[in-house]
Parts: sequence; structure tokens; C-alpha cells
Amino acid sequence: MSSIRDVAERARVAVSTVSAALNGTRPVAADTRRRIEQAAAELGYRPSLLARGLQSKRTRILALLYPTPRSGFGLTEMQFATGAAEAARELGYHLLLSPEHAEPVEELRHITGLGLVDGVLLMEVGLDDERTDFLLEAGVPFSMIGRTRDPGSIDYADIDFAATAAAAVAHVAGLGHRKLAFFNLSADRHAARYGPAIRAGAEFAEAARAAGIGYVDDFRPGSADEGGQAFERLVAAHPDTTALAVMDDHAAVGVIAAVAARGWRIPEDLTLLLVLSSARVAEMFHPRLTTLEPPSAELGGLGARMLIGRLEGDGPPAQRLLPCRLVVGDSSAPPRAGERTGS
Amino acid sequence: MSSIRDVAERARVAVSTVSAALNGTRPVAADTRRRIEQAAAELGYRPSLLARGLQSKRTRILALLYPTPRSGFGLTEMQFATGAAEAARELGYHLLLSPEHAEPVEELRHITGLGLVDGVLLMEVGLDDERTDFLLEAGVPFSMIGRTRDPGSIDYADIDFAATAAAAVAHVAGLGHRKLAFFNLSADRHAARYGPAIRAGAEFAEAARAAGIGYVDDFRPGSADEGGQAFERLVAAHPDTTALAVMDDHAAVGVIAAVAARGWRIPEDLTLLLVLSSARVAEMFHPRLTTLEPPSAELGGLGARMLIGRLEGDGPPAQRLLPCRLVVGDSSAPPRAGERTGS
DNA sequence: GTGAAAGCGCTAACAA
DNA sequence: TTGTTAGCGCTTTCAC
Repeated sequence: MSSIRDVAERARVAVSTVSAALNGTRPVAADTRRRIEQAAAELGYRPSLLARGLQSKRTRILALLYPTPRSGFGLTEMQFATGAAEAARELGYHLLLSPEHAEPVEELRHITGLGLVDGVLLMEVGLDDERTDFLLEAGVPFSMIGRTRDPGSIDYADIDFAATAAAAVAHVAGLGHRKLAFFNLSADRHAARYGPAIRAGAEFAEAARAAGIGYVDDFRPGSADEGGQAFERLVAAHPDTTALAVMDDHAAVGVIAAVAARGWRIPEDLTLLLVLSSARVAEMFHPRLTTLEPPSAELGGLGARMLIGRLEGDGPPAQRLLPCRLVVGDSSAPPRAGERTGS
Repeated sequence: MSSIRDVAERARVAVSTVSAALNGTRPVAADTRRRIEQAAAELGYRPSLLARGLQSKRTRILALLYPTPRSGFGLTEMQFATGAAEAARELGYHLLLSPEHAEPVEELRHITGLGLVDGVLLMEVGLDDERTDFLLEAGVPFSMIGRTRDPGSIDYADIDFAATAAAAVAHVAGLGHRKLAFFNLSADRHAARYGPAIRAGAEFAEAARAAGIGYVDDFRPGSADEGGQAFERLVAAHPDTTALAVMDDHAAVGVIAAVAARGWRIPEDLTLLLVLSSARVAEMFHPRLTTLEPPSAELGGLGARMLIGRLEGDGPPAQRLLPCRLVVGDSSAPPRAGERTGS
């Protein structure tokens, strides 16, 4: 690799002039600049990020902290990462993928202590997240994909659960349904104070209330089996339910099986919505499910942009909510006029 | 951030002694070492990766080059990334996520030119991959997840297609099937000389031949619709086919629908296998599909380890093939004794 | 408009 | 066993 000295020698100028010419830090005579640029091009010169970073205390590297896949990392999470990486790249930054192990705060301390990264992007943010306390205290710039209960002036990009729930409710109400059930994420996720589980629950209830349709949300199935069971209990307790929104992919699988087992059909006997699942997953189902697809890549990109904005000293905190996109599949239809048949 | 000088002053020694004590580069008196360690601890000292890298020409950062999601990035690809990040972390390295845009080689030139990374991990390697030529020529250490047609002495971790195909064939043959069909990846992927498409095709043919069972593989459906159509054509042309292995998730969806449309059932009328799909995807189907799950995280981890091995100057090239894991679901069963009913 | 020199935090000769 | 010193490649005063 050729260094700035090589360029300077070849262009017969001082290194400081090369630096100035290449960065536009101070005026350089047009002719000198030309010689320098040519020399740099001929040598294939690339300024060393390390040296530059050492000097300027800025590396243009961002760390994306991600929890080691628990039950499994979804497509959604992946898209946060790729979205963020993409946005970072566009702005001349790099994204470091940092797995969090047992002790997230330790991990943070480690990664920020190295002086390697300018800022941190947090994923899977809990309502109360100890990592934010640490970062705030340590004065490390960061932004969140998701948000804590009280984000204060921290930058974040999160799903607009209110708009998402409203869209879902409008969709089913528009089809003529009068009673909607909502299967939230598993009890585990609630116990972990997982924001999406809690916010979606609250917002669906509110949206149903506002729309004046019936609403049930006592279920939190986290697997196919639990999904099937929850569905059976739902039908037993609320036979007038004609539309169901499910947050957990696997639970949806169980619901579909249970529907078929009763001799019912989707969408004739039940309108089924997948909430916060990518359309790619929805396509795996047959019939193709209507889904509220989270704008994952956009959220990741926004998170990265916000962080960079902060690093480059922008203004007020950027806090953005993006609604899920309603992708209508073949699992939604008006409710059947008469009684449902089957067992 | 406190620097090595601060530690040196506090411990009343020279910086070089601190460096030596902390890195074990040269002998340090036990007592001195203690003082240094204590001082470092008290100051919360973390050596700067930048400074160290500038000096040692080694940053302990690896770049994972990933293609910008075309049709869509699967879980599988994600797991390469997380597996690699995990392994890197364990060995004290960091993983940079580098999206490749239009011009992969340009991207490589850029990322390697910065002096930021010690080596590169390549994903989605084609049979003829221009990136390897560049890296070889540039003398940049790298390893591949996947492999070119002729990997020479390049490190790689790839799927063992022969073992995978053998396991699949043994599974269906063991159930008593006499004729297996194989739906390869889409024509697009073949056109792109995508290794897995080509290798899996060849190895399934070979495994079927070796096992002495019938084999058909003229189909390359890349979507649900194409999958359904391919299935219809298959049944028309080879009505004696009782087992089917499918590589594309979406095509499998179409097959399942087509099977149902004929009034057939899985697994009674058709044994269906998903090849190279994660079990997590297989669970989305009902019945749960038997799958040959790629060891994605392991491959990613291996790729990272190999690269690190190379960087730390190990011996001969590491080239590893890992078989897919056969996860038996509810879609495989012995062939039906009599005729199949339905249209 | 340009050059010389200091220094970012660290490692590695070389001396002592 | 420890200290002194010279860089790694760059940016940034400060002179000229």
C-alpha cells in the first residue's frame, strides 16, 4: 500500500500539501492539486483509515450490537443489519457486527473502549434497557432500532404500532368483520418487556376500540402447538370471532392447521393476518397470508443515518416511527354470511 | 479514554514496559507487572486498536462481503454472518459487514485499500468468481463460504453436497421409494453459475444412480407458481415418482398447493423433502417438512476461523465440507401400496 | 500557497 | 529487567 509520503514524493510536494489537496482542508494551487491527484491515482493511493482515525479520533465505524440469536434470528433482524450496513456505506461509514453474549453491558464496554467505533446501533431494545444507561453515562453516541419506554432525547427508529394496528383494524373492519382476535407474542417476550409485544398489544386494543369492533386478546402462543390450542380456546370462548391477527409465525402455522382440522377454510371461515412478519415469510403459507410487514431495512437504515447525523453534530434528536406495510394476501375476505360448518 | 502513557505514569514505568507487561512481549518482573496491571485496571485502560493496528499492520478486523439481497436474503445467509461474527469474536477479531453493490471487485478494492481489514470472507461464491482473482492478485488473505470450481489452495468451508445427496437418497430409498425427482434452483441461479445449484444437481443424480433408484431432474422452478406447474408436468411425465426433493422454498409452496389441488396428500401420496432450507423455514409448512438443513452458522464460523488461521500463519489450506443435517418431519413416509386417487 | 515539524497511541528495536 | 527512541500514516498548527 502506498502512503501519503509516496504521493508527496511523486508529486514533489510536502505531505501536508497532499493532505490539504485531498481533503480540501486549505487552498491549494490548481496546478499543484492536479499533480497531486494524478500521483495519487497512479499509485492507487488510499488514505489509511487507521492513521486518520488515530489522528482525528473518528473512525467512521459504527457497531451494530445484536443479541445472540435466542429462539432464532428472523429475516426481520437480518434486514435491520443489512439496511443499516447499506445506509452506512452510502454515507462513507462501516458497520461492525457485534454479537452480544451473556453480558451485553460488558460487551458494550469492550467494543466502545477499543476506540474502534464512533457510535453504536442498538437492536432489540427492551422497554427498560440497561445498555442505554451505560451508553448515556459513557457518553457514547448511539441510536436505537426500537425504543425504551422513555427514550428521552435518544435517537430512535421504531415501528409505528398505532398506525400499524389502525391499518390492520381498518382492513378487517372494511371487509365487514365485527370481531377481531389478537394473538400476541409469547409470554416469554412479555416477561422480557419486549417493546413490540407490549406496544402492539396496547395499540391493537385501542384501534379496535376506536373502530368500534369487538376485540379479544388473551392469547400469547409462542409455538405451533400453542397457536392451535389458543385458536381452539378462542373459538370456544368467542365463536363470533371472524378475524384473527397473529404476531408469531409459528403460532400462525398452528392456527392454520387447527382451522383445517375443524374443516374450516381460510379466508372463508376465518380471516387471518400475520403481524410484523416479512412478506417473504407470508408467502410460505398457503393461502398466502395477508401481512403487516415491518419496514425492517428502512428502520435499520434510519437508525444508521440518525447515528451518523448525531456524530456529525446535527440538531435535535431524531425520533421516527414507521408503519408496517399492509400486504394483502389470500387470507382475508369478508366474513361468511351464515353459520360456519365443520366440527 | 486513558492511554498507555497514563498507565505508565501511574505505575511509574516506561510505556514500553507497560506494553510488554500487557502483551507478554518480553519478560517483566512480577512486581512491576502487578503495579502495571493495577494501574491499568484503575484507569480502565483499553489499548487503542487504531494505534496498535497502525503500528502492527494488523487490525484484527475481518470483512464479510455480502451481496445486496437480490430476490431476498434468507435465514441461511444471515446465519453465515452471525456464525462468522461469533467465531471472530471468540478469537478476538471483529467482523465488518460490507454490502457489495453493483461492482463487487470495486467494493473489494475499496475495503481492502483502506488498510482497515486484515482479511476478507466471501459469501455467495460463484463457480467462476472474479473476486477471488482480485484477492489473489492483491495478496489479500481471504476465505470462502462456498467455493469456486477450482479452489486451488484457497481456504473454504462449503456444504458437502455428495454426503447431503446421499443422505437424502438413503432416506427416501430406506422408506421404500423407487423413484425420486429433484427440483433444482431456478434457471437464473444456474445461469449465474451458482455453485450449490450445480453441485446439488450433480450429486443428487449420482447418489440416485449409486442407490439404483429412478431419478428425474429436469425442473428448475423458482417460484410457487413454477413449482406447481413443474409438479404437474412431473406427474404427467413420470407418474411413478413417489418422492420429491425441492431446493427452492417458494417452489415447495407451489408443489404443496398442487398436491392438495389434485386431492393428494403429503406424505401418503408424495414424500416431500426440502433441500438446503433451514428447519425454521420447514416448520412454517404443514405438515412440517423433512429438510436437509445447511449448517450455515457452522460454515460461517469455519470460514472465519480459517481466515484467522491463515492470518496467524498456519499451515496448509483448510478446506472443509460439512453435510446438511437431515431433519425428518412429517412429509416423508413409505410410498403408498396401491394407486393414488384424486384427479 | 507551501513546507517543516509535532503528535495521535502504540510497538519494537536498541541501549543501559 | 527496564528505559529511550524511532517510527506506523495521517492531520494540523505554525512558519515562511
